[in-house]
Amino acid sequence: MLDLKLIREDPAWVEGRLQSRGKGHDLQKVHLLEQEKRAIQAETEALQARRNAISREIGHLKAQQGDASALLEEMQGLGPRLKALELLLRSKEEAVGEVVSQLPNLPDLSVPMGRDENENVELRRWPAASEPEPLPFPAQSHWDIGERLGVLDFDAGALVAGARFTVLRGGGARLSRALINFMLDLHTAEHGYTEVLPPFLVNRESLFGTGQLPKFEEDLFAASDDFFLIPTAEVPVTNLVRGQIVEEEQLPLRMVAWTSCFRREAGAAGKDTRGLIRQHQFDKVELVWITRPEESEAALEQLTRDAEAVLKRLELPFRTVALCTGDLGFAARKTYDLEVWLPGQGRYREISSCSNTGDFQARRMQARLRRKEGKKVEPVHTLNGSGLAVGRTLVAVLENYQQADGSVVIPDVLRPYMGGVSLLEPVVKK
RNA sequence: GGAGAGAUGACCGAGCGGUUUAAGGUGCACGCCUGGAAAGCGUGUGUACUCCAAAAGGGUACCGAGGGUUCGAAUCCCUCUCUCUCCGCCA
Repeated sequence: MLDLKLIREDPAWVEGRLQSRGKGHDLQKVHLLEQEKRAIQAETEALQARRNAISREIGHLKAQQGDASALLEEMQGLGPRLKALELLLRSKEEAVGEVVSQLPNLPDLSVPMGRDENENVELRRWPAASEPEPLPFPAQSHWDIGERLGVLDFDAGALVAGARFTVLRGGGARLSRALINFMLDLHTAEHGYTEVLPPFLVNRESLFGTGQLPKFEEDLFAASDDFFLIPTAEVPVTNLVRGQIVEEEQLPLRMVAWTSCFRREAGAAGKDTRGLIRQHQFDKVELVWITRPEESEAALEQLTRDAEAVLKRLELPFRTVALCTGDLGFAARKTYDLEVWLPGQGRYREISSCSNTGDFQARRMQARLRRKEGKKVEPVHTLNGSGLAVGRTLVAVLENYQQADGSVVIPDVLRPYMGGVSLLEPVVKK
């Protein structure tokens, strides 16, 4: 949620920042609605003040057996007028809220200008600045590798659930679990995060807080009773501070959570239909920071490095990209994507997205901090990033560690989590 | 799922239709007292929106949430949510 005061005080600047996302937003409407709202508010509150004064006076008179009929008569006239005004005020408040809650976050000034993902800016590559060496044999896609190994069963996923669901079997299921445990251990033991295991179903308030609602309901799976399956652990974990006032010295909060994630992928028909890249259900290890405003910029750099560390330990080539203004997500002020190299596709694919949302989510959630000096409260800043998307990491391992004979070597750091298994071998078809 | 009891400020807790500002306590902050501290005494102590050029200072709303009754609701009525106790069921 954008700061209404900021919109009021410097609409041109806000409009310009919104414009940089590629879509214009008319703040005139907000301005007008807000003005109307405040006029009605002033009138309503004056009337409420009068009502309160009269009520008090009636109380006095009754206590002294006095005659309150004149006051009661004034109240008769006041009542309906006040009721109508209160109703009108609320509808205006809702109208303002509705418009403002649809506005995306303002891009940070350091975000490169651009229309779409083609204008994102590559910042760095690992392990070298050049494209990774091609494999010394024709690279297979992970779906071919996985099926030959008997670890990815797309037919079974379609059978028990439908399109975009997959069953992991044997070493594949084990590898997924190994990745989750490896990531959680790395972030907790070496990067200082606290592990959280949140609900996978959340309420509307939480989804509003992080910005998925009201605009993106069609991307979510709804369960009954107004619960939604989480599209990312960012939702339940960030919302842990919703409605809270956190003491300044308790910040930053740094949390890591493994969850399954569920997405409709409504707008992605025909995209990535094969393989594990785009599923309705996938696992992800998510990093969340709650910070003081002045430290969120540095926090985004650190969070991104923490995510990069996973790829480095797994020895998977990747690059780090700064999203341009036109490619930013709704809630993001600034975003770095990590893209892993996939030999089977011969290109980099997103495996992590690390964002600083500034005070945008905090305003929607009413998550604040109390300053040690001055006792003032102000919105916290929130950040989130994948560390990493587990399904896509599994894809990257299969494709990067594939051998000419169709087997897949297990990365060194995962072997302790694989019960000593160091190689996945093709099953012999009968 | 059934039966019952609850939800009040940072915390505990009173209030159950009006007697201006939610009693009292604890905590916290500041001050007095003290050689220093404790104790004691005094003062202050939430959030959001809004009025005012700003400050100072006002106003309104908020006693789990939403409706209702009433001239007036923390207090009465209805619905919902959550917590606790017992029973049932269950991984």
